[in-house]
Amino acid sequence: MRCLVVEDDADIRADLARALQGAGFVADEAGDGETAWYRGDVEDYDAVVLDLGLPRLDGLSVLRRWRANGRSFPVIVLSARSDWTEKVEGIDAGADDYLAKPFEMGELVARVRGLVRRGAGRVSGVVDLGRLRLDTTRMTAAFDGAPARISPLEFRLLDYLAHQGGRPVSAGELAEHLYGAADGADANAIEALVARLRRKFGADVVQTRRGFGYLLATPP
Amino acid sequence: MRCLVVEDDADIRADLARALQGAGFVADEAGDGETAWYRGDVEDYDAVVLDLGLPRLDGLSVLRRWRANGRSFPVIVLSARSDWTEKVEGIDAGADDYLAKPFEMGELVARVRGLVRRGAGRVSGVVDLGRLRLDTTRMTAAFDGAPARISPLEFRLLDYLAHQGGRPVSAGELAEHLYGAADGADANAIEALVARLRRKFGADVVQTRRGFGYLLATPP
DNA sequence: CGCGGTCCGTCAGGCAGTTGTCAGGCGGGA
DNA sequence: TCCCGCCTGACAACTGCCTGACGGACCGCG
Repeated sequence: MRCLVVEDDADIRADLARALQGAGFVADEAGDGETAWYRGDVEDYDAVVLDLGLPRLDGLSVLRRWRANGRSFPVIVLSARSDWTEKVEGIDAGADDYLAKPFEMGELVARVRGLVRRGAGRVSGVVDLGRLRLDTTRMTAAFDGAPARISPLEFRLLDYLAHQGGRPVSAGELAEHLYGAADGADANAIEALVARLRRKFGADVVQTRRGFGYLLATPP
Repeated sequence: MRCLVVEDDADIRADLARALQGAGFVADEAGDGETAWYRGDVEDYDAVVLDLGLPRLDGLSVLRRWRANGRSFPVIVLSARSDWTEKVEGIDAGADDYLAKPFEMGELVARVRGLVRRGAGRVSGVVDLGRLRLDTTRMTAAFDGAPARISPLEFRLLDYLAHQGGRPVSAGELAEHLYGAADGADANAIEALVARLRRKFGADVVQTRRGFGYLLATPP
């Protein structure tokens, strides 16, 4: 899962990013409205945390421009004031959730997770993949009912695929969502990762559509 | 376990904090309603002791705001008067327990412990961890039935993990709950603590999920 | 006051799980 | 048959975690 943190205060921004990374997200950061708008328009995020008080271009305008351009990622709006008029404006502008500062990090993470989950049409944080089962809230996995050893990166790959509802996802897109925006990491790293998953959990966990990408075996 | 003590009288507040610390809690303090509200909104507490007569923002309002923002930690309300109308208001506002001043420190501590316990879905104050058994009321431990020597910090670490229901907890989060609010204390301190526990009670008491955190061996 | 004891944070060294890279192999489609 | 995309085993680097040792802080005791 890749998300964008938009917040002008560098300390708070770093806190937010760290908290989300701790929850298994890849977090990009933006400190002003224009970079935020650009990143959100160019990159492909699974969620955005958006502060309203921003230099150069305020948060609500950023949000409106994204929505006008058809960007549909879930956005959670932060505001310094617990002012309900701002909440209404935020929702009007296309926000999916609203959180007044100050807030607790755990709460924010929980809400972001909830948004991502709902965006994928899921209700619970548990993903069923046949013999394998992921608990995205508790960050645990079970294979045939027994707790399974799974590495953080493997977990995130499966989690991301599970959000794509059977759509084949290219190695490039996977890399983009598993690593940061920065590097065009070798597609082979993804291939190796998939190979390791198949070795652990059977060849069927991840299927290949030659020329299109990877997808999850749909649970029967 | 981390708790917040909200009380305007500095002496009483210090007494409360000391008593709770003696019972193994980490106690943060707040002297007026606004700081209280802020702390409770930003930090992650396992319990709150809340006096009603506060400067700047009265206790009931603080409590209502927390609840309106979805903060669900257990709150025990203190009041100067043994007035039953206040009790009703308190419970209405989302309090979990109510204590009229003057009260016994021991009684308060016992109730707070009870609330934390119930919050974790436990009934008794005894936690069973296989060969190791914790008595959270008396802060004692038994290993294979025999009384065991366990340090306060070790005890609190196990107690906290036991509250997390098998979820892996990162060293950072552990530090946050074992020490006070501010610091991102060295993760190595937690590692050392875990190492000491394993030396005393066997390598299995605490398990490691590389990249995720620590968790307790689930009792069979 | 000095002494031993316990508790616990810090440090440095080391091990092992994780992950990127490489080279070679396999197979489907043109 | 050739090409290209994908698979796989091996390997090396990295990083997270473990551990033993050390010393400071604190406490009870003689």
